[in-house]
Amino acid sequence: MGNSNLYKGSLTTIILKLLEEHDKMYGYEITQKVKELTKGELKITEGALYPSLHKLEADGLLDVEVVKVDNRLRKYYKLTEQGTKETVNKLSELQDYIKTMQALVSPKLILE
Amino acid sequence: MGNSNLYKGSLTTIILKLLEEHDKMYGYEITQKVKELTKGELKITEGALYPSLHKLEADGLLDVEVVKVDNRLRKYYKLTEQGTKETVNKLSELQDYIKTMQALVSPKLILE
DNA sequence: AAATATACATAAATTTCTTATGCATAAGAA
DNA sequence: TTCTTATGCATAAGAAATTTATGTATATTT
Repeated sequence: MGNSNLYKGSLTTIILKLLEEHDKMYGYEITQKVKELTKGELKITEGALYPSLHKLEADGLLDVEVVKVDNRLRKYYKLTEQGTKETVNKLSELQDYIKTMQALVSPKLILE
Repeated sequence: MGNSNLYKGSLTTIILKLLEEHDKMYGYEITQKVKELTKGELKITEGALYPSLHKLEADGLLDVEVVKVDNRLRKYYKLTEQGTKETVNKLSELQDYIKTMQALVSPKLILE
């Protein structure tokens, strides 16, 4: 219990969606937001998050802005134009996948 | 288009669920069943399927029975008692995960 | 003063898949 | 009758996306 596993491939979608909603977030904030929204069911580890953010930035989907708050660094990320487009794609892919899995895994629900 | 990616971690659940429904299946049959049920949206590759079946067998979740049909081998897999229990777990994990993702990704749907 | 929270980062190991390749028989098309 | 497609298994190399472990540093709470 506690930490259910992250299905591999969904982290990117989570990050993009949160940034679509909140416009501007930093890494630690994302981990807390996910914990809050999922009531602790999902915990994003830093070892997964930071490399993922770096990759999204390298791929041109995110812009970064470094800010110093209370003598500590924050790296605020926001969607680029391309990032916004990719978010739409990722979200529809996820919905398709969920539908597909429901068809496989609860066929009675679909067939009745 | 065509082959949407498999979210990593879900293949095991798919296999277990199909075996829960069909009692006894062989590898090739599983690939065809998935193709059929998902209308071609999901294609299980052999490179993923066979190692996965071997692991499930090694973990004691599946039993295997080799049969010769038309001079060709088939390896029929079926759930062990332990496999049946694990199927229930995997399915509820998947449903939880889908709910969690819906909460993250379509929060308006949940909050309204 | 010590523990917890905030904030970033990276490296090694693991899991899980894709892609490529191989072998073999059966059936259908050319 | 030869070539292609379908049936049926398998493994190996490589890639992708994590987990786990570790490190640094400042701020806040106990």
